[in-house]
Amino acid sequence: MVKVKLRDDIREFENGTTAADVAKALGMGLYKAACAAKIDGKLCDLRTPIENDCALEILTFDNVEGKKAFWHTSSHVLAQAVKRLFPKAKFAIGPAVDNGFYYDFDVEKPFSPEDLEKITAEMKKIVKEGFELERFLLPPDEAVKLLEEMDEPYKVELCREHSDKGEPISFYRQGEFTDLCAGPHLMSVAPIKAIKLTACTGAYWRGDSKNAQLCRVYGVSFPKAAQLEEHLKALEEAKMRDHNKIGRELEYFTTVDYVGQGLPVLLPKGARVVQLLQRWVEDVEQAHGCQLTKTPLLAKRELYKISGHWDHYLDGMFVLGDPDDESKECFALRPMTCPFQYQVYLNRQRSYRELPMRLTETSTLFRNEASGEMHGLIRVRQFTISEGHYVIRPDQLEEEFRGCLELAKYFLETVGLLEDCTFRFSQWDPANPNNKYEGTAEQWDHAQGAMKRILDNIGLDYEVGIDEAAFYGPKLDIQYKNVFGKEDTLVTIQIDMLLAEKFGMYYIDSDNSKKLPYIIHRTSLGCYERTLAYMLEHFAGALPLWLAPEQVRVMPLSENLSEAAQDIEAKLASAGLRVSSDLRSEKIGYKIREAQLEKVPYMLVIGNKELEEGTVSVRSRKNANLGTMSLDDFIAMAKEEIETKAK
RNA sequence: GCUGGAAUAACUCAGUUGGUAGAGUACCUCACUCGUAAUGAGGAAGUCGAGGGUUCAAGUCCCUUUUCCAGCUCCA
Repeated sequence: MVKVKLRDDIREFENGTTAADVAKALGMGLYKAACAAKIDGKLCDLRTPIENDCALEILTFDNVEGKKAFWHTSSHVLAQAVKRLFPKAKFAIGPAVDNGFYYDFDVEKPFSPEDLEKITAEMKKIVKEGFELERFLLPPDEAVKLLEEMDEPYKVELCREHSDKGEPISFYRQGEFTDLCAGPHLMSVAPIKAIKLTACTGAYWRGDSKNAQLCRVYGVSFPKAAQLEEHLKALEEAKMRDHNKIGRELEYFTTVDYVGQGLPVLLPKGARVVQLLQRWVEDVEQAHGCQLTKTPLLAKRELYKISGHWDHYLDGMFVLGDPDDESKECFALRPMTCPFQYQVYLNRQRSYRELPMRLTETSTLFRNEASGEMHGLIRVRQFTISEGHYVIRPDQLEEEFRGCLELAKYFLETVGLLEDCTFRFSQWDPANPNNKYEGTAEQWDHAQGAMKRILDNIGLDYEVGIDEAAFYGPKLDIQYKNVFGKEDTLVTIQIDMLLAEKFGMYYIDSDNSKKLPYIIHRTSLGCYERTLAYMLEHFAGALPLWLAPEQVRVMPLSENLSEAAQDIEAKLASAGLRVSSDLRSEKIGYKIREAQLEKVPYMLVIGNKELEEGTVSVRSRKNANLGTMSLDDFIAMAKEEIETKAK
């Protein structure tokens, strides 16, 4: 007998009892809902026999790992359906992901939307057939042999790698379908009641664009139809917050065919928000001891050669002239600010007393991104960032790094984005096949070791990103997800122990010796276009009052109150508020509806009553009629909200 | 760059087997002078993304191209 510690008590079972049997003993409801199990904290299959005393947890669809087992089994059902309908398809991988599952297939022609419908129907049929999943193990050589017989070249490749370890290889079988797989999986395909195949896209084998491109089918599934409906509804609602949709509808930006890809045109509202953000950031940075610079937007090829960007990123630069003709001048628009700002430091010889030198610039950059990369305001070819380079003595590294992080967190918190940010410690990969990184292993160990110590001292919760570093040093990247769940970098703080030497950036230390400084490359609010995009998504277009392009709209009830309205508008404007009047001969309900849809924070309704009383009737966009108050009281209230940067 | 989807009035979208281009909203004009999310009537508005081709005839079929969307890859 073995003692099994469950959530509420400890029970005894026959040695060799499976996790599924335990679930059944606890109740058929739990057994039916069970997706996977955890034995002593280790995720495993429900089929796993229990041979020692242990703690057991039964995972259902409500649990993240249980859900993934459910979706992973769904991906096997997808593969089985594809095999039935397209027998020639070769199989790559089919895992569960955060919001469903996918499977990669090598097929002659990618699936059409009609194909996906047929596949969905076949999947539903398979679920009805209700196959049990059966797990079996084979020694590595037999596993390879089986996969070769099945004529699955991608699986053979995967299996060969695993077989180096000499451990038995695990397979799952359901009906006529067998797949190489580590699991865990459901006991049967029957619980997969609601299925939706959401997309069919291209994906490279092993994530490498040099490899063959496969056909990836994405899907999502649930135990109940209602859950699927709810999920699809939530996706629709997320799309309603998509900055690419509301940013255009609310006239923050637009794109124009003949201007070009990745070159959004900021309309007055978007331009105003960016201006407000920039002024604020520049002022706060100044208060933090930063010195503002203003450097050229382009430079000769020679500058980029010193920095290394010419060798590493020529393809990503907009070059003016023939890059290969050394006999003629050749310029390039700047893709970063580093070597420009270094010239400020290099203007004369520097003393250790001058460090840290915190240089910042509201810097417009140009990057010739590949044509398929552009996305709304998030990924563009011309953008403006609050870029800083701190030239520091080595002993100042930790304090300055902390300062950069605190500053970035302050900015992100104030604009409402910090709570959804995650932190990534981006490190180099010595095995990077493209020879991306400069410097020696010792230098990298030194820089990464320093960053790790600092991050651990701060107690920051971060994940590690291997092969995500800059070519000159490790980064702390602050990441943010858009409404579709796609993650991008919002802010980055980088430690660079390499570039100072390339540019001959020395300082004279207290002992009169010439020394190389460290450099921190950092953004404080990142790219303004991207920040605006995320704010539009976060606030669903209703930016906080202090950033709202139009803060107040005055609405007279009838045309004969136009003058009074304009009078109020003038008073609000002179109080520093961004205000307009709606003087059209429309009903008040109509004007309000329009202002609500445009997310105008405050609407002031002016009628004869208010005119007589000398008041205004205040309505906020949060659908609240705040009643009447004096204009001065309203101005005081609005100013308070603006000054505190209330969200 | 790759895979798939899309582009028709300012916007959101219909448009059948190829046969004279449609609706709602917005816009303009007029009437109404209005109390917290849509007043009524009338009017104007489209080289059907662009360029080729097939055809007596192309929004519709074929090719090329641009832009937009989702994903992959990339992101100094």
